[in-house]
Formats: sequence, C-alpha cells, structure tokens
Amino acid sequence: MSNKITPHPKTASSAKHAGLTLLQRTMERHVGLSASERALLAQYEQNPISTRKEALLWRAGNKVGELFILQSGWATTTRLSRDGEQQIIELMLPGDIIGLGEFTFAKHLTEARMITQGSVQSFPHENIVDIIAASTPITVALFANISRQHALVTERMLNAFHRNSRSRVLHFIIETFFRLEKIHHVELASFAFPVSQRLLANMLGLTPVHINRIFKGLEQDGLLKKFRDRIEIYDVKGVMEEAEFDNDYLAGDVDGLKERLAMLSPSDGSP
Amino acid sequence: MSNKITPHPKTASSAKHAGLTLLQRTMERHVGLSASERALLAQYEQNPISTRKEALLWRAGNKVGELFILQSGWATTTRLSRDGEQQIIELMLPGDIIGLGEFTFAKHLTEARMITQGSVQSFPHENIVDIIAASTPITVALFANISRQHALVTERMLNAFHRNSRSRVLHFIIETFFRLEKIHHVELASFAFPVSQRLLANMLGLTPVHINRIFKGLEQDGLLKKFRDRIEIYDVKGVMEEAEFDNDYLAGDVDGLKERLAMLSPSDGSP
DNA sequence: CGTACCTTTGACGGCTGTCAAAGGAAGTGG
DNA sequence: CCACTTCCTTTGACAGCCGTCAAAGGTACG
Repeated sequence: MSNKITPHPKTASSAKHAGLTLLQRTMERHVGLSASERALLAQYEQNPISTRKEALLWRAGNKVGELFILQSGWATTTRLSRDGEQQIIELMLPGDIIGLGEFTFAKHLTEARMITQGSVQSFPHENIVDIIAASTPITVALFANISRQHALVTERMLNAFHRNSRSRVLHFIIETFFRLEKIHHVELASFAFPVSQRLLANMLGLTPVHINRIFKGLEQDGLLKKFRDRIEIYDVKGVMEEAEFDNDYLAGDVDGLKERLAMLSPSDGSP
Repeated sequence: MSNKITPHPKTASSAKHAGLTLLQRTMERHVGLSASERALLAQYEQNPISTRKEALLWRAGNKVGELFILQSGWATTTRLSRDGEQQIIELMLPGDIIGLGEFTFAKHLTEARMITQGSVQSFPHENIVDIIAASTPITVALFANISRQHALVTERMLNAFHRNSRSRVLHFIIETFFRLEKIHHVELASFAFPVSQRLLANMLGLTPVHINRIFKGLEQDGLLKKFRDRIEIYDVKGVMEEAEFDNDYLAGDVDGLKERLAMLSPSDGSP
C-alpha cells in the first residue's frame, strides 16, 4: 500500500562540495579518489528514484538484490523482534548506503523503509563485487563506511546499557546533529529532525510514553524543544554537557592506510 | 602487568577440515578459495603468539597497527563507557578476526583482551589493503565476516530491548553454542563456556547479582547449570524453546554473489 | 470535516539495580 | 604443600526507573 516507489530522473546529485555527488563525497570522507574512480562511482548515480514517506525498500526475508544510496530524506532499517515489533536498527541519512552490511547475505535480515519522502539510487548488489575488483581505495572506503555504520549501533547499545533515558535521548540528538553536519550546514539551535517520538522511543529501546515525559522535562528545564520535524535547542551549553558526546566513533580518518594505498598501482580504478 | 604477550611459534594452524588453517576456514565459510588464495592467506598465519589469560592486545586510543586472528582461546573487545565501566562489545571465538571493524580507524575505539589463555596471529593492518588489492573473493569474505560480527552486536541490542533478562541469557548461550559448532564439534549437553557471571552480566547489560539469580532459577527449573568454565544443559528441548533462537543472522551464504565472483579473472589472488 | 496517528497525562506496578556481606574456588608465594 | 589473597558466586532487603494501561487532546492529511 505505501510500498510504492515512483521513478524520478531529475533528483540527481547534489551539486555542493566542488560538484561531487553524494556518493563521491561519502567515499571521500575516508580516502582520496582519482578522476577515474570518481567516474566509476558516478556511473552508479545516474537514475535516482523519488520515494514517498513510508516507502518500503525491501522486506526481511527478501532475496538480497539491491542496495540504495540515500540521496535525500531519512530512512531506517529494522528487524522484527520476537514480540512482533519492528525494532529500528539504523537511522540512515542522505549519503548513507542502505544495505551495505547485508550485501553478503543471501536474504535480507532487515526491512528498509523511508521515514520521510526523499530519493534513493538503486544499486545492484553484484556491482559491489565489480567495484571491489576495480578499486582498492573505494573498497577501503566501503569498509570505513560499514565500520562507522556499525559503530553507531555499538554506541547505541553502549548507551542503552550505561545511561538513563534522558541522557540517551540527548546523546542521540547530538549524534544525529553531527552526522547531519557532515552532509550540509546545520544549526544546532534549530535543525531538521523528522523523527516522531514513537520512532525515537523505538530506536532507543524506550516507550513513547516515557520519551514524551523526557521531552516534557527537557522543555521545562529550558534545554530544548522538539517539534514535529525539527529540534530547537535553547541551551546549547547545557545540552552538550548533559549529552556527554564524544565523537571519536564518527571520525573519518583512515590515516594509517594512506601510505599503503599510495603504493598501489595508479592504473587501479578505471572501469 | 597482565599485558604480557610471549612468543610461541608452535601453536600453528589446527589441522582439521582437510588441513585448512583457521583463517582459511573462516574465509571459506563464505566463498570458495583458489589454491593461490589459500596460499595468500597461509602466509599470514606463520607466527602465532601464545597469550596468557587477560593478555591485552590493544588499548582504546592506541594507534591502529595490527589485527589479530584468534587461533585458540576466547577474547573480548570492550569500550569504555561514560560511567567508567568497560562494556564488552564483542565476544571473539577461535577463527575470529579481532579488529577487522577498526582497521579503517586511525585510533582504536575499543580495547581487546583475552579472557582465557590462548594464541593469536598478529597481522599488520596495512596488509588488509594488500589482500583487498590481491583477491576479490577474499575481500568479499572479509565483508561477510565483518557483517556477521556486527550482526551479533545488533542481535544483542535487539534482545536487550525486547527480551527479559532470563530470555537474554538463554539466547546468548545458544548463540554461543552455534558459533562454537562452526569451529569444532560441541555437545549441547555440555560445552566449554569460560565466561564468568560477571562478564556475562556485562555483555548482556545486566548486573552480576541478577545474572546469578537467573542461573539459580534455571538450575532450579532443571534447565541447565553453569559451572566455572562449562555449561551443562539438562533439558535441551526446554532451553531451545525458551531461547527462541533463530540463526538467520549467523548464516554464512553469500549466494547472490557467487556468479559474479565466478566471472572475475582467474588470475586473481596469486601473491 | 472526518479519520488516523501522534502527543500528552495520570495512576500503578514490576523487573532489575543497588547495597551489603558472607561463602567459595583458584591462583600465589613462601 | 599450606597460608593468603583475590576474585567470583551467592543471598537478602529495599527501591527506583521505566513500562503498562487507559484515555483525552492535537495535528496532519484526504
């Protein structure tokens, strides 16, 4: 019913950051790319598809067939838990590669779904094999990408085990802010956050009722207010202190590998 | 103090499964390897090091320099949480590659430490780049490996959010059993489990006190008993039912990629 | 202008944590 | 091989964070 995906050839690459496409930028967070490597990536972003809110990208149990590069909008991957709930595993933001962690599985473990309208670039999963064969730097960037995606989940588990609910909420908000900041300019004082209290509760392992109580408290304390699609932070200092955010796990550098990558033959990477 | 690692050239590859080394077997869970690819891997397993219980492999904040292939014994990776506790992120079993998720980071996020005596094969992290450049199938197997390692964490978070403590404990025990079974023959009725109640509590986000109450109950219900280094299951059927274990997320197949891998040039993989 | 979902509130309860202390088992050094 | 130390396991009393249940009020969307 809400699973419809409609073609939309005109939503292509955001032309910021020296004309790089989103995918190119995502990879260049981690490694430098040659012109031919950029071209290799560009060929996979020719045909973005516009999606509606709630659009289903795949279902758990489906044969793994394609990944999606999220071009605009927000999405989630979820897993069905024993009690019949869809537990959100990952929150995907523009530039993220949805399904990179599952291209080596025969069947999807997760379900992937847009939570806002947006656009995605489909990407046959076998092509990952071609990219691996064609370019070592891009492959390293893919490892870097998947590892950071995993670090987000790890961090969420860590926080679930060691923080109370209020601290978890604040941490998550700040984490999301920093992720957004890597994509485009955002103001901490007021930024887009199209996540319902219900979804937030799900991601953090809390109940919507309790999440609501937390936001009530945060507002009464003059720290921030959550609107339907946006968060406004009134007391930046207070929020940052209480969130105790340390963004090591979002760091992009692959320092120790640069020399080794430079030693590789420069012919690497052209299609 | 307990960080000592002593050289021990004689603990080399376990000679089961048609003479394959542990690393070769780990990779072949996911893809088929040519003779030259096996040779490529074998050259990295020449010099295992014997480790003591509690031996430190690396510390959080250390420059990333080497990975370890766990040859024997059990190990953990941990992250320091805000409250000063070392939260266990991963439990590593023989054949696992410790640190694969961090070779693209400049500094280690985690600490890695043996929890039993054992042996590890050190592996300079730059060599991962060489392997990626040399063999696409092995690279795909590395992706498969890292993805499954992470699926374990995801599953643990899922269970933390949706199961009560007793169910979590049972699930974890069965999960570990199935992981062990991929390495060597194990009996569900009685198998090695050198994890203290304290460590188990840490991994599952519970307190040692509560874990103890759970094992007390499990024993009183005639389901199982945990000894210091071993678990004995008295009521296999009862345990399996209550654990509600579904091992999709441990599945090894990379089915959809086999054809694409077969299309690659056969020269791939020789050193 | 109705319908569906999201947010908000209040009362109540339980799972699990905290605190404290004693008993055991393993490893260490003399 | 024994005494000592240390860490792990076990128990009991108590409490709190957050879940559950229920219902009303908002807000977007068709």
